[in-house]
Formats: sequence, C-alpha cells, structure tokens
Amino acid sequence: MKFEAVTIKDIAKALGLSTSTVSRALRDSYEISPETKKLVLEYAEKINYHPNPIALSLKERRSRSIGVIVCEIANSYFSQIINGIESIAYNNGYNVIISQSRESADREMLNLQYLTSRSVDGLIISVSTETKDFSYLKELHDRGMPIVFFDRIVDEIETHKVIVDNYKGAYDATTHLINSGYKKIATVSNAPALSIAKERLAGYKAALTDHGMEVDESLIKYCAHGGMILTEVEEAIKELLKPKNKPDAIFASADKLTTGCLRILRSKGYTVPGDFGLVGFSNTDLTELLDPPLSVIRQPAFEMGEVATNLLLQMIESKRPVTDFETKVLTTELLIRESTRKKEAKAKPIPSLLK
Amino acid sequence: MKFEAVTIKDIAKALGLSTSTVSRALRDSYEISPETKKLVLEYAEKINYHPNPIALSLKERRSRSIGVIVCEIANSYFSQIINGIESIAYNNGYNVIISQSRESADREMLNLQYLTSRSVDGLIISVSTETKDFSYLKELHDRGMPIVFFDRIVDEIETHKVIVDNYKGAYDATTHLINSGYKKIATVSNAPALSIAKERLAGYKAALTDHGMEVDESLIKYCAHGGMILTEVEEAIKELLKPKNKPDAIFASADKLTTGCLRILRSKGYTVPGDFGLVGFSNTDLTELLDPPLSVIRQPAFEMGEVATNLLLQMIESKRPVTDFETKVLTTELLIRESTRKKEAKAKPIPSLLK
DNA sequence: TTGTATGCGTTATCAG
DNA sequence: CTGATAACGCATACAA
Repeated sequence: MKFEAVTIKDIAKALGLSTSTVSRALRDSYEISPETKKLVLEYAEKINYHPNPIALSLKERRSRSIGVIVCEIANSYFSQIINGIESIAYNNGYNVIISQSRESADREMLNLQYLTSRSVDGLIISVSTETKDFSYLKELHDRGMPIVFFDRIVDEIETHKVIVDNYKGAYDATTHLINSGYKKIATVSNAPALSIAKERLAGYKAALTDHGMEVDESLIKYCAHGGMILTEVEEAIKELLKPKNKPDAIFASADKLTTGCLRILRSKGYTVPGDFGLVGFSNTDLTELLDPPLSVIRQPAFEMGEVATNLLLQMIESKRPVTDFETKVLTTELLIRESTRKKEAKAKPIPSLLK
Repeated sequence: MKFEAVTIKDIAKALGLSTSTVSRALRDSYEISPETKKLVLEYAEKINYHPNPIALSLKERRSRSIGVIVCEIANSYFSQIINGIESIAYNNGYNVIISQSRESADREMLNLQYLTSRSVDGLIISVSTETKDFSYLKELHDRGMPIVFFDRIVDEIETHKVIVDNYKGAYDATTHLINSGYKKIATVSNAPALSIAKERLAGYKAALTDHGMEVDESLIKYCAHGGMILTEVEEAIKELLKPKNKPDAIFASADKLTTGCLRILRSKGYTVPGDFGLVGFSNTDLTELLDPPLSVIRQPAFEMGEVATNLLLQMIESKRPVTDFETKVLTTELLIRESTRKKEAKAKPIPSLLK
C-alpha cells in the first residue's frame, strides 16, 4: 500500500507511444506533432502526472534545491531571512532545505555533510558563533560548491557575502543612547572572533569617541554563545553591575543578547528603558510589545535573504566559475520606539541608580 | 567547475574491482572476503566517499525524508515542534523538509504538491486556518501517503493525530482569569471551523458556567486568519470595547491572537494584565519579558513534535497498512507569571475602567 | 515525426 | 567470493 506515482512509462503504455515521445511531448519539443503533443498533455493532465524530481536530479546531476544553515529558525531575524530566500528560490524553481546549527559547530558540520550528501546545488550560510575551524567549508568551496555567506561571514573564503552595515548600526544605537542622556554606556557583544561582532564593536567605540566619551574596556563584555545560554548573559551583567564602574546603559550587539539583557535587568528591578538604557540589534517583533517599548536596530532581513539567493542562483547557473565576488552591504535602520519616554528621559537627568 | 562527488565507480576503478563488489563491501555483505572489505572500506574512507542519496532514493523508491507543513516557522510554538520532529527524524536517518503555509490555503496546496513531488515518505501537517477544502489531502491519504496531523487536525481523515488538551487549557486559562477577580470575560478565537478553536471555546464556556457566570455570545469574537492580520484583531477588540457590554478580561485562543490583543489593548492605554486581564495559548517566549509578565497556557511543543514523528515513522516503516489510528492528547500547563500582580488584583476589586 | 539505446549511482539477481 | 547485468524515471543522441 505504498504511495505510487504516475510515470512517463504509464503514459506511454496507455497511449501506445514510446517513453521518449512522451518525454519530448511533455517538454514541448519542436519535433513532436501537435496532435501527439495534445494527446499526451491531456492524458498527463488527466492522470495527474508529475515528473519525478529524484530521477531528474540523478539525470541532471543537480537537485534544484539549495541548503540554508542558520543557527536558529525560531529567531525572527533568521525566519525573515528564510522567507526572503524562499521567495526568490521558489520563483526560480528551487527548493529550500533549512537546517539549524543551534550555535553548535558540531551540528553545523553535520548539517553541512547532510546537505552536501543530499546534493544541494548551493549553500547559503550564517556560521555559528562557536565555529572556529572553517576547513570543511573551505574544502567544499574549493571543490566547486557555490556558497553565499550572510550575516556571519567567513573572511577567509572568497565568495559572495551579504551583510548589513554593522558599523553604522552600532554607531546609531550607541548615539541614540548618548542622546537619550545616558552617561556610561557598556556593550554586551558576541564572540569576538565573529566579523559582525568586530564591526559592531568598532561602531560602538567610534560613537563614544565622536561624542567625547572615553572607551572603557571593562565595559565591554563578550558572550561566546551569542546569548543562547542565558547564564553567560547573566554573568556579563553581573560583572558590569559591580560597584566600581557601573554603566547606566547597554548596547547589545545581537538579538538574543538584547532580550537576555532585558530579562536580567528587569529581574533585578530596573525599568528598561528608563532607569537603564538598552538598545540592540534585535529584530524580535515582540520587543515592540514591551511597555515602554525598546528601540532597536532593524536589519533588512527579508531583503537580505533575497539578495543572498539571487547571488547564489547566479553562481549556480553560470557555466564558468564566478570570479568577481562582492560583499553586499545593506543598510540598517534605528527604530525608535520609546519616543514618549525618551523625552522624559532627556528632560530629567538620569538618576544614578544601580544601588 | 561543478561540485563532483566520489562514486562507487571511482572506487571500483581505482581498486580494479567491479562496482557490485564495492557496493557489497561497503554494505558489509557476508559474501565478500575480509581483505577486499578492508581494502574498499579504507579507500572509501580515504577519498571521503558518501553514497548518493538521490540514486538511493530512485532505487529504493523512498526518499528518507519527511515533509512538515506549518503556518509559520517564526512562531516559536511551531519552531519548537519542528525541533522535536527533527530530533526524532535525524535519529532515524530521516531528513526533514519544512515549508510554511503562512495561513494561506493556496500556499498550503502548493507546498503539498511540492513535497509530494519531491517524494517525501510522509507528511506531518498543521493545516492553515484558511483551509476549508481537504480533498487534496484526502486523496493523498487515500493513495497511501502516511500523514500525521498535529495541532490543527482534520477530523474527516482517518489517521494519527497529535493534539494538546485544548479543552483543559482553555478551561484553566478562563478559570485563572476568574480567580484573578475579573468579572466579564470575553474570548478572541480562531476561525470557528478549526477543531482547536471549537475545543478551546468549549473549555472557555465550561469554565464560565462552572463558576456561575453566564456565556454571552456577544463576548465571543472570531479572527479568520488567526491573528496573522493585525486589523482583524483590532476589529474584534473594537467591537468588544463598545460601551454596552464591555469585558474586563480576554481569553485569547492562539499565539498571534494573544500578542495581537496585548498590542492593541496597550496601545489603547490599558495596563495588561492589571486593568485588563489577558491569558492565552501563547508559547512566545517573550511574553515573559513583559512587565508585568503574562500568564499563558504552555503547550508541550517539543514533545508534540517527537510524538508525531514517532507515529509517522511507524506508519512509513510498517509493511502493511496501519489501521489502528489513534489521537494522542498531550497535556497543557498554565504558566502563572504575573503572581505578584495577581495578588494585588485579587486584593483590590477590579475597577470598572474602560472609560 | 517517432522509436531505440544509453547513462545518471546504486543495489539485487543471476552467473561464474 | 566476485563480476556482469538489469532496473529505478527521465532526457537525449542517434537511428529510422
């Protein structure tokens, strides 16, 4: 009682034709008579024929599917990107296979092996925070697998990359905190090896110095797992809140870090934003549910997925190797959400709280 | 410069053996000498051989992959379920292909066709709120495709189903609102055709009558798109807040409805929960970020994915047709999060607000 | 215009 | 123990 599909053979037998004639008729070949074509097409329609994509893959040595690896689909930033990827992929007849690394280098490797063994035609990937060894990816790339990196890119591999303007985003976020009256701004960052972390840190530092504030290394904390583990954020905050050098605001450089900071600060009794400033790279839709809502750096996620996919399909479908790789930089946007409260914050000097 | 994989042929040629010998050696057949086996295995390892799953699929007429259709992967409830599905699937050597219907019957149909044409061995699906015509699914099922429904099930199709105890969840949520002192409890529900909507509505009504409150049909609002479109929630709330019969609390019967109600109520100046009660079926992790946080009905999502997948794999791998279908009911849990505020709410009578 | 034969990578069947 | 061959579904070069 297995699910049996209709094949080209069934049509050929039923119509007294050869399989090749049927195949050609279905592909609308010029060498088939209109009558035969009509006959075949109508019968195919009637019995609901669909070509077996597995056989096609085997024949054409391509699967018309692309692999996507992200750390976490539950993250709305990534799911928006996936939506962008899917929209372009589907329009071009490609399937999308999604897999999650959950910020683990091991799982990333497994997924990678799985996808390549499934013969995906190309790969769109945002590497996990934990990954330090890119040799497998490099080998894949050297062997001709089209790859596009996005968000968390790998500098060592020469291929297309799509990122947002991390420097500008961090700069804007920090400036917003400064303009809101906060005086001592810390940052909670991703693993320092990540390119995005570096750039965001640079933007943060630049904003401080441009506004005549000094960069204090003790106010810079790293979370190796990007906030996936809440305790690492807790640890970072705990250190920041030590009496000797307390900040009154934080720039959080990633989604999970922003929500992590928020949770911990609120659990400690702070009103955020208000007593304590917080702006971050967070696309979690729900930050707007907060009362007062949180300002965030919005990343053009959907568009990012689209751009990455267009580049990948271009690589896949070009006959000769692509050489002119480029790094597309999309622009972030500061979404100011706590406008009414911000004015208050500006009006009254921020009290030195953190008792 | 395409990505070329190593095949059994390459090994055969390199070792001066036939492809069948190599194939048998790799599968550890008893009829191959230990020396040959060792030779083949070592060489395969060395050149990093992996069987081509596409060729295997063609041969075995199965793809070792299962299709999953949900309305939205960004919804953390569904992404948790997907994690549960993946964990079981991967452990059994199955791949998972995820697709989103985005609450559109059209997209659901397209995904369904796509997945079946990709020869998935089985399907795990939560139908979209919009779907009213289940004939395609029914046909698929009749033709032998193993299907497991979860969350939003289709009563007409005889197969395994996995749901949570919607009745109990709704009953608990409503009771919680009653115990918190709210006097007039409305509900914002999914499309009434959905089985989950019916059951949750029944739980809501039962809780009211069990506590000596009367069911007022004008306090029951439906959102056809399950809150995907914010305006429909807005419309529902607007009607509820009409002067003549205002409620002071809402039981929201789905994730997007809960967050939708929250957003709209807060934008209208209500403190929620507090002035206005709100409990819903919401697994959005971030509801705990709210201040005060929101009590929610937690659904055992991960476990649900596991159970569904186990049932599906059992169907796929059983040689004869499965007949003893069952509907597994998992238990929900009321997560009380606004405990401190709840006491206040209990202590002081809820003022008749809604001015 | 249509049919026949071949190959994509693998395994099963049959023959040595 | 090992090798040759057919088959899975399809497209296509080559024949007719």
